[in-house]
Amino acid sequence: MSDRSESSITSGEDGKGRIEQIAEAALRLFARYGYKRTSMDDIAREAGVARATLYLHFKGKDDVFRAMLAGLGGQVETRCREALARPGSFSERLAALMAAHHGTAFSAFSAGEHLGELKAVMVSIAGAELAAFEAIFISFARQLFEDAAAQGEIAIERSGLPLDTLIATMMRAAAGAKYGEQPSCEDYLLRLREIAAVFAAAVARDAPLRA
Amino acid sequence: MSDRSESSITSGEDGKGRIEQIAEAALRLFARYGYKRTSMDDIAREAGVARATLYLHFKGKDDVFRAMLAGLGGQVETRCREALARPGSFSERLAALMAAHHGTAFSAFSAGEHLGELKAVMVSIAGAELAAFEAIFISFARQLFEDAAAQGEIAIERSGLPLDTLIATMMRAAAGAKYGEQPSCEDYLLRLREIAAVFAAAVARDAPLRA
DNA sequence: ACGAGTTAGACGTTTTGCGTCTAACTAGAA
DNA sequence: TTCTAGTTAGACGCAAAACGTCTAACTCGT
Repeated sequence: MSDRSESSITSGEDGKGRIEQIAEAALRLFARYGYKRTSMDDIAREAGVARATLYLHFKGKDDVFRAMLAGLGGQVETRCREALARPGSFSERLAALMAAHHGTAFSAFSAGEHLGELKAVMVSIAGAELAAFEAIFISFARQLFEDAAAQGEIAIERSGLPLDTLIATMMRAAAGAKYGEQPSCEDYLLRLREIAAVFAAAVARDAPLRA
Repeated sequence: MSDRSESSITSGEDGKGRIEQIAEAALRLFARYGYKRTSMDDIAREAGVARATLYLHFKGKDDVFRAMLAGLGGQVETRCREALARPGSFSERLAALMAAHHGTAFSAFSAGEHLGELKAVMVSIAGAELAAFEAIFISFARQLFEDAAAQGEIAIERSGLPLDTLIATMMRAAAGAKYGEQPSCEDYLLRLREIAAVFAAAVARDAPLRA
């Protein structure tokens, strides 16, 4: 039960701290085998570390899982920032943001092989991290919509929904794209692009085609 | 402990007997997760069958594993036969035979992900099936060499080794191609082709390039 | 109604995994 | 050297999972 927040993620002894080293090993195993099939022994071996060391830094398996999720959250945030930094139309930027957010987790989890189980585990033992995960997307998406609206590129009110609802709807659509015929990673990214196109069209300034 | 050899592989109730159905489910799981991580529960669920049913047809997990191997052996035999039925030079036919034999198992086992563990399990609980596996290759390879020699296409004695030793050496070479930097399935098949080329050159009738 | 095959579920046993703990080892710092 | 922080192998007790067995009930085709 040593102090985890000491010598934490920010400290780099020889470039990578124990905690990240273990979290990354755990990510590889959870992605490949799922949560239940991965034992603490497996994680220790994958990380090249003694089993006892895991318990020096983490309270248990669920804690390792949370740390892994937090690490993944950091990655997602970075990718979202990069996606928005690049130029492009609103539609393109929205698609890039969705790919950065939803696609990162999807591809990290081995193209969704164990997504069902992992999602269930997240809900039960890592609700906070899961919420943070979604909060990242919401804040970036809101910023994107508001900037585009401020520059007159889009008109959010055209969608008939308040921004928060619009974003929440978009997230549900992205979540739905994972289910029903497990898609490959490329398929999933394509579906995300289609969703982005629809939502961009819904707020486009110029009138849409109408028969 | 019902009679397994009754209603065995050759019987096809509605096209596929329980035993094959279960063995195929087991193959999928062993390939994806390895032997240890796959439980009888998993196999039953994957096969869409009650757990008790497994024990109506098999003595235990090891028995399921053996049946799965036997099924795979049948597939390999078929593919070897097809490979030799096609026309081509000795070198090409040898390469095709090696791909059919070694490649089938390799690709079935998820590109060699769990090959180490599965091989260890084979040795410990399925020695007979493993031997049969290798015997298949030996008999086909011997036939290929002897036919080509009879038709004057190759001269086995040029290799300086008796045929049995030559084939055994070739099998060891193929086994070695799996290790050291886990290859992808295509890489592995390429390595096999290279090995076939070398062994074909070693028994080629015309004199090899010599500086 | 019969029987062969299957099923859910319970059972006792064995194995595995979890989380804790200890004594020993390794390095870098004082 | 000594001290300390971090690590390590291995043992421990407990809980959970998996194994293999068994039974009573169900579903068929005959």
